[in-house]
Amino acid sequence: MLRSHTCGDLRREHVGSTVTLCGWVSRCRDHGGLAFIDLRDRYGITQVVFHPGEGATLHEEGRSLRSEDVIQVTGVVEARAEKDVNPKLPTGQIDVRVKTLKVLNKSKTPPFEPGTSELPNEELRLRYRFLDLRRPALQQNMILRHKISKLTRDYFDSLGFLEIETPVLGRSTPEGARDYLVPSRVHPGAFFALPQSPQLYKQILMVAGYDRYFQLARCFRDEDLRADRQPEFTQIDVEMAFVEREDILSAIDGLVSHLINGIRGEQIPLPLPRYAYFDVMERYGSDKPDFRFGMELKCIADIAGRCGFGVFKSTIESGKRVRGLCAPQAADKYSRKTIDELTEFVKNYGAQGLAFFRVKDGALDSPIAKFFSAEDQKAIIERFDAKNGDLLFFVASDAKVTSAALAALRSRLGKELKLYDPMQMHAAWVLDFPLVTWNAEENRWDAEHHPFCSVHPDDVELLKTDPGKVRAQSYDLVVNGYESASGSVRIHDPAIQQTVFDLIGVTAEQAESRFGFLLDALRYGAPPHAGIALGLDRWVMMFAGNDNIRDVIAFPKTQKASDLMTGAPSDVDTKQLRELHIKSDVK
RNA sequence: GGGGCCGUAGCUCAAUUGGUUAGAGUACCGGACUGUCGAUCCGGGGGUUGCGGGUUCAAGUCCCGUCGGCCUCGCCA
Repeated sequence: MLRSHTCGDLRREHVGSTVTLCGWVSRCRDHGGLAFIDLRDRYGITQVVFHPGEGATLHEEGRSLRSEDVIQVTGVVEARAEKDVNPKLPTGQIDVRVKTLKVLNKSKTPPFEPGTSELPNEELRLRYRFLDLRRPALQQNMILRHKISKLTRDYFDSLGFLEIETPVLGRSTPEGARDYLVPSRVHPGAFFALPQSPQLYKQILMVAGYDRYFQLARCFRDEDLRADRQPEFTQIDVEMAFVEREDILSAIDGLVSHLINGIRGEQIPLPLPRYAYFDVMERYGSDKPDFRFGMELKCIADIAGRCGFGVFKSTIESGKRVRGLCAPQAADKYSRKTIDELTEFVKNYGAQGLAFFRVKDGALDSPIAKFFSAEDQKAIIERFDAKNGDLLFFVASDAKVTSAALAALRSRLGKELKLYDPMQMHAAWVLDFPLVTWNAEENRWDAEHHPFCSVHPDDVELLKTDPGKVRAQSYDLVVNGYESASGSVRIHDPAIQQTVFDLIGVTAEQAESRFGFLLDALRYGAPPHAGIALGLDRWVMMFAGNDNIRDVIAFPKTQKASDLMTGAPSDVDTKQLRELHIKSDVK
């Protein structure tokens, strides 16, 4: 070992002992006589002191150190005088008087300094990821990620689950997200696909008798990125046999409790709250609302239909909806100009406009208030339980647009008005999603979750008569407005499976050619089974109180899915392409 | 594929309506300084304003294109 302690170890009790530390030079304070160096590693920061009394050569060497040099120092732990204690550092009661210094590696002048709080733009951070990862904030995220993985493995292990790895090189199944493809050298013209999730493998593991499976599985989806979405991410993948929905929900309740207790030391009440998809869409306009605050959506179709405001009236007459929300005590915080900005904002979600009313002296105050009778103004105020000083917003459009626009507005206002504690974790289930949704472009039904999701037992009859009303035995775990887990009870009967395929327009031949191996497996004694997958990256992000998934991934990709550090993806030799029987039409 | 924001010294930013030699802090280099912890003080070097066109007497500033980063709609079974 090149060191006796880390830079986070030393305390007053070590005073007098001789220690050896290694680390990176974080900051230098050179007084000509005394020179102070903040020495940093992932455990902390320790101040080391170069004293002129320890010899001119050593002193000069100490003074010549610069940011990010890697050094090894041996010295004596000394107590700081009371006035010199640094309360910001856990090691702030001591420093190390250096007796010998070894520069293990000199650093070039870094493009930015991990030791300062001022952050450069993200492009530079990604290009020099090794420097960015030296920052204590990112190191804490990596440590947090490790802890969550460890707690997860411990939890499932304690319940008798087996972690089983599934292939990364698999078969392309064209449904769902776009696949990342890997060409086969030995099968000219054929491709592997990287898994979007281990879905089919884990169901086959159930058939194979591994009735409690989990895996921290890397997944790949070639779709556009977002702040909370990377093309390559990690799922906590879970599947159980001989179970019902309830067993999955309670198993994951237990995991969530285990994680929150393990990371935050907090106990949460179980079971987690459960909501029906339909209710959540009606009350929040989103299937993944942030439940940490209220500000629920309300419908005013009755009032809108009889008011004098043409836009509202004609919307209701054409069978559409007028819904709104009440922003508490926001009337003075949002000027006409900022409301105009909000109007532009909701237009991104298809809304034509945004009607607003300030609540003032028990009535509505707005350019369009005159179109509403005093009774209707009062009725609106009562419906929202609005108080003087509140600000009401309304969107008139179909169910989809009013939901999307108001959900986005609710989310934005909740953040701007600080209606919740950003560090709070609130987890709740959303149940009974529709099995299928109508795809107007392709003129057919699409699976909402995936094609292997089983049908709610009460709704089997509706499959043939009114597919849009059929509920799936599926469930999402929603945390702080993020879809943090999603799963379902699976179909284990090949006949029902084919019924669902028929519904979503997959012929028996297509099903055989794409998923034949799964369908075949289901014919050889498939137990009833169900499962779920949690987005590990998002969980780490939420525990970190962060809203950027890149900060919890060691080597993330940019929005254009490239790696600025390595330069991936890159050109390859024509020789490689020839071996893979690939011709490119680029260039 | 669409919408928005951004790109000026190594870094973070400034630069009036288009107007003289593009500034500041920090980092870097040199000097002073024995208890600092965002050390302080003095001095110095450092710029193809992302790139390519265009308008103009004159472009960091206006226009077009392009590259890159971020946010977002679509997309993500």
